[in-house]
Amino acid sequence: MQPDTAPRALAMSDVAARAGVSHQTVSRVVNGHPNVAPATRERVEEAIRELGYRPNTAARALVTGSTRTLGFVTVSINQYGPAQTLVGLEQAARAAGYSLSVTVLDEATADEVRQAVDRLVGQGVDAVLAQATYDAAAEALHHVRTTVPLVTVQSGGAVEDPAVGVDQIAGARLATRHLLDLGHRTVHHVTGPPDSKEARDRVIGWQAELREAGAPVPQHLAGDWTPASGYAVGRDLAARVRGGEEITAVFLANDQMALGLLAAFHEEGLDAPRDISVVGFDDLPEAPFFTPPLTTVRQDFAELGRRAVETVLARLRGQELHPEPVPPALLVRSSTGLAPVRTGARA
Amino acid sequence: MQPDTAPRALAMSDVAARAGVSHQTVSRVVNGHPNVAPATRERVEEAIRELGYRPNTAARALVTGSTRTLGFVTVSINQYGPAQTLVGLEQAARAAGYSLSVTVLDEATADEVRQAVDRLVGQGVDAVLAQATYDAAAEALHHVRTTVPLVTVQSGGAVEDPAVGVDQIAGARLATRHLLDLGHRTVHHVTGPPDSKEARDRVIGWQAELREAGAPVPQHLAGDWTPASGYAVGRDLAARVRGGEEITAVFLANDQMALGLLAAFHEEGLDAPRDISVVGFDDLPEAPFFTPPLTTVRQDFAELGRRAVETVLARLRGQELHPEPVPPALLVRSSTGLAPVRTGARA
DNA sequence: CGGGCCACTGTTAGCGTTAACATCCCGGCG
DNA sequence: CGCCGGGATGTTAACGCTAACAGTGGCCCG
Repeated sequence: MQPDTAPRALAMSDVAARAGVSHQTVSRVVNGHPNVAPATRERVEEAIRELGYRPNTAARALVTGSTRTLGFVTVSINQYGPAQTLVGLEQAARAAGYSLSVTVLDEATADEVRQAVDRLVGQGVDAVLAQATYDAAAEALHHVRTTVPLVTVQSGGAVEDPAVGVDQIAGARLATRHLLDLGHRTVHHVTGPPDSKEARDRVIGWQAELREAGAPVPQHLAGDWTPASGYAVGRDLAARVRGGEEITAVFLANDQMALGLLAAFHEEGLDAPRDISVVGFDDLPEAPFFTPPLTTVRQDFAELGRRAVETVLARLRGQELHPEPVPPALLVRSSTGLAPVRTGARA
Repeated sequence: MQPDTAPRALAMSDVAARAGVSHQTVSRVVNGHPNVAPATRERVEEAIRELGYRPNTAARALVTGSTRTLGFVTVSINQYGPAQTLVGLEQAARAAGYSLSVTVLDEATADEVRQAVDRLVGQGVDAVLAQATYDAAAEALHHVRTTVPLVTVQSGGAVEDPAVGVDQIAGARLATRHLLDLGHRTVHHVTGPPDSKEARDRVIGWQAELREAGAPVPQHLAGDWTPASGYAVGRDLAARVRGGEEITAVFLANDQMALGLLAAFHEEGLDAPRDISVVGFDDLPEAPFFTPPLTTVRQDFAELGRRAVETVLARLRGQELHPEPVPPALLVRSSTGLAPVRTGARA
């Protein structure tokens, strides 16, 4: 019977012994330093392979001061956008040799944000990426004093802060122009929650495009990202249409609200694109299967992740990078069509 | 001018010096050991507060051998289920004082899974949780020999393995029985991809319920989770209905496919619940806003996360836990209704 | 032919923490 | 009144790694 002692994970010294070199030489091989004789390197690598050795990250982190881990704090990952941001980020981080430690906030309050960043820093991440779509969170972020770089993803805020995001304004302009090009006299807009920077940017883009086209700027309609709010606005709008108002085009700040609005209109016997043209934002995987397939604006999350990681790694090297916003793209499907011929409607 | 040396993060010894004790006493306070005089403890705690000291996790991990980090490998986080699983997991892990290191697979191949687990282990996680809905991934998982506990979340597989999941079979039975109770003679089923254990379980539950009710078991219809596949099946089915076949109830393995099917039927002038009753699975946030609002089955992801973390922590303590599957719940909305009166249809 | 440089390798000293052991002092009890 | 036990604290030694420095040859060049 073997004493069966705890099989203490192997260390560099074990590899060193096996290869007949010092542990430092093993370290050099592991870290790809030059000035190791090819024969030695080969011998060490073989020993590593045979033993199945893997360097201990804790020990390495202790001496180098870097864990090669990025922290990510996010909200409402059950929304498509934030979830995709996570995916894009993780891939980019992995490609850069970093791993991602994720924290998802229960609520987007200043306090929670602070705590989350704190926890991450305490945990030893090299930098933190934060997705703070809501003002309270974004605000909190600006007051966080960390020992590590912090970059903000997909959430505007104070200009001095390093932030990377998709160009929401451009996206909204794209959507609005598309509708205008189709001959609609103006475009109505259903917003996201007012405390969301992204939502406000979409409002800005929509207004700007309208003004430049010399089109009237109707009162925006308040939504909150949920299909329910889209539905509510939809009922309202449908009633107004029935009352004879000329409302022919709606741009909604996300696809989910578009879904709700479509449902409400449908209930009233009003359908897109015949009676109304509808554009969403996000390009949900479901969007092509709405009734009708939804014209929408797509954000490139993989690219977003790449730029975010790039920016944060630059800061780690002491450089200050201010990446351009990622351009979005318009996807035309069947929920938009030519404006109906004006009939001078009056019920 | 101060030399302005790198401000080396403070260590226990700094706190110790300030409080006039040894660093070991600080360690004892930090770790809540007994046998520290209240007065001393107070003094140390104050020093910690004043200095803003935080223990270095790398050093701690080095000596204790535990990073208090759980690894999570997942696929397709852009699907609602997996995304919610992540959320549930993170919250449960956090509540238990662990942080979550996430990896999202680009593809669910055996190789990728192995690599991901490997990466996580190499990174020093205390245990890994894996969400392997697809067989290739699940299969790979069973052959992974790790030095750390591995528990599988929301993915069946070999029985001997510790796994935690929602009871898919029960969920499918719930959906099927609901339709049967409504008077439908039988229920058709649109499946998920055949290499998904969850999808197969839903088929099993559906068949079982049908058989027990003495209802005919129609050929299942192949889908792949996407709205597109639901749409395709929907077109087929609608044609068959138009051809006079008695098809009045469909249970789909997820909500997205239900959306597609609903769209296809609608195109054919067939609407739920009048012409057809439809049940989905997942309860997407959008589901209440489908046309019509979708009856579906909800899984409790928070509970799932809790049990998964519980199980993995138990294994860390050397216990073997085999948690019960989490029970799902049926949500009745408006896409289901009483079976139409039989008319002996023949176009 | 000798000095010096360079490529290669080894030795030593931490990094900040916890564990194990040593020490001190006080009070209770024989 | 001295000894013993135990609570409170300090001291020392790892944990596994990298960085800095110290050797050791061989080769080139003067």
